[in-house]
Amino acid sequence: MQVSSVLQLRSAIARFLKMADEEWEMLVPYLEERKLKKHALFAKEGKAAHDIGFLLDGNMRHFYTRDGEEKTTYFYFEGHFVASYISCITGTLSELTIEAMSDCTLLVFRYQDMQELFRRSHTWERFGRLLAEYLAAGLEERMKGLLMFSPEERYLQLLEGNRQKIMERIPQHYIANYLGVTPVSMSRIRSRLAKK
Amino acid sequence: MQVSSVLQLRSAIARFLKMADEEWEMLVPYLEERKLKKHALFAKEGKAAHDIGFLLDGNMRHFYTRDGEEKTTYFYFEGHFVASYISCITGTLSELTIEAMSDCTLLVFRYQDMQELFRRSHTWERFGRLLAEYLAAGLEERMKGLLMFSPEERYLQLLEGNRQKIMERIPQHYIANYLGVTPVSMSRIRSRLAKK
DNA sequence: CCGATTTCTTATCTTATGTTAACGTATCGG
DNA sequence: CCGATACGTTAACATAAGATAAGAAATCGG
Repeated sequence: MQVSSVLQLRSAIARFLKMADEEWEMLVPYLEERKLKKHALFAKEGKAAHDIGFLLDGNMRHFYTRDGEEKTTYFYFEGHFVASYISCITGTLSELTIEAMSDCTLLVFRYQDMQELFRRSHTWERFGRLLAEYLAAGLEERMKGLLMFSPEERYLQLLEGNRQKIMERIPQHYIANYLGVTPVSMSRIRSRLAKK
Repeated sequence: MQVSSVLQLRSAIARFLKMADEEWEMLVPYLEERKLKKHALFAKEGKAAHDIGFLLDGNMRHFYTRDGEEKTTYFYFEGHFVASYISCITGTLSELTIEAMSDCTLLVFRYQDMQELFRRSHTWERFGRLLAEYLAAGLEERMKGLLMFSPEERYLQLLEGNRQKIMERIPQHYIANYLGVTPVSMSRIRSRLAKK
């Protein structure tokens, strides 16, 4: 496991809260580096999820399935956490599948070990709170977009927003799922906008 | 302030975690009972939100505004927490307005005081984490519904689910907003379903 | 390098939704 | 009690979206 990888994780955590060395070192023994080939799975629908990943390199997507069709609703990029979080925190079976869209490298720890840190350390408990709050704020923003804006507006927001990575690196039919429309419909939106 | 009200809040908190008397009593001095008349506001778009409410009686809604139109996206009932949570945790101005749909009674405390409890008590910090996780799980479920199901399916889920209160007590044009369609469209969905 | 697969666009047809307006009913406030 | 407002349904029209299919272009894998 590379030192620089561990530092990258520490710096991501520091975006939530500063932490003394001894607090930080509580996590280190639990870290494991994992490489996933393109199309390999990090979590699978119907199985309990146990792991939290920190994506060092590559990108991933998560999807639900319905009538055999995959509905991709989120993308993960380097420097961010990857998990079937709801399955971890509720202990229920995952409804999500998380798949590597390219060869990926992650630092992985088990949510169970994280919970142990929550118990032992007020600081880590606080980190858990801040992470969940960050997640909730993101979901709320997303939900607001789905309820308040048309597919065309959501598409434009994706273009203009700080989500450029999504547009650049993700196949369009996945983005269509993300926006809540069919790939065909999204193609029409694009051609409508191109004429303006 | 009634003893029974405070007990009701304690029991709601106990659904997240058990707490010793001395922990619990840290919160009590900060509690204030507040009554809101129908149509009174608990939070207002463009103002920073500071308060967390616990709804003892009545029901409330929250909405965003767009082009002068209100888009109602959530309902609150007795026994649940009410807040422009994102504004509280991020310190940003609220994009939400929260309005009493009937005369309401709440127990209110300031998020700032809650944060003080987070600092002073690992147990309260844990409560904060569990609350945020609960919020995130609910939002994720909601988002999944919006992305995966048609308006008609979402309407049926509302009928069948454990959200009966919404159907019984909320005017239909608010429910239409909640489902992400216009009131006219929801009326059509109802008449289609009635014919089956 | 080449065949197979994936990705994206375009077209056609059907259906659902948004918009606006009209109408009847229910509710609210004085 | 009555007038005003709010609420729900229905209709008519224009627009957008879903489903399906076909074909071109790009990418993948051996």
